[in-house]
Amino acid sequence: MREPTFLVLTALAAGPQHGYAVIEDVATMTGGRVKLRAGTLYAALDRLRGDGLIEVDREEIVQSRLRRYYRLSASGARALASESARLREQAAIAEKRLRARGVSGAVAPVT
Amino acid sequence: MREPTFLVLTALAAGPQHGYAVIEDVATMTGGRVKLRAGTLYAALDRLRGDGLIEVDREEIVQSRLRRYYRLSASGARALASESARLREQAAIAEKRLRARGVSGAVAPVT
DNA sequence: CCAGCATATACCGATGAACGGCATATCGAA
DNA sequence: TTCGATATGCCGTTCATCGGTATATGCTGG
Repeated sequence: MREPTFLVLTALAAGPQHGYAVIEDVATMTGGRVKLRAGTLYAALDRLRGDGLIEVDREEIVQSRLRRYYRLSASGARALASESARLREQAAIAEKRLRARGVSGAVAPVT
Repeated sequence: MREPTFLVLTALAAGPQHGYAVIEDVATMTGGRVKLRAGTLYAALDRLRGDGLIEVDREEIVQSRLRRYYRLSASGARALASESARLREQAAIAEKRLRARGVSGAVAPVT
């Protein structure tokens, strides 16, 4: 699972949202670092729907414009949980090794 | 940065290693989940070298076979640190939202 | 009055990392 | 002698993401 996909699932973990709201949520969540393109978002939404990780919650017409709300499915929640556990574990390993490096000074073994 | 790339940097954070050893380290690190293909590894190594994130540490001839050791550069260590911080933060956000969901039961608002 | 911006969904070509397989080479074990 | 482990390297394919464009409406400013 790539970063944008993970962030889309994270956005929907907060509750049902429509596409455009997901783009804004992800931008806020990442401090403006990740700005999902429309192409990326709707492709990801279609793919995740095909994989059964998200579902269409409801559709609304607001100002004669369609708003399609998506929600995380049960298996989507499981996928997000296992993915974030993986991320957390890998980050922990990397940080542990970096700390060990910093202490021993493995890069420049001058002493 | 994608997962395989991150794992290669994490492997080298433990100290200089040659390509094949990185494959094994990554496999061990991930409990056998990620088995880097030769194509993925050496392409990543070349790319990371081009980006200055890793450097060739030394070359050895063991049993008339070449062994090229790579090490993390200073900028590679910085990149790995910021990347793992990002991973940790995103995992924290996702897990917080999942916990909130579990408690309130946002998926099935039956109650 | 209408040009531009925000909202909102959707399509499409290009890019590039990763995948999977293959080639090459040596050594030890079955 | 064939197979598996070690070890590097190449190459075609796949696929998610990127970036741009199209479509449509409502609001705001010059």
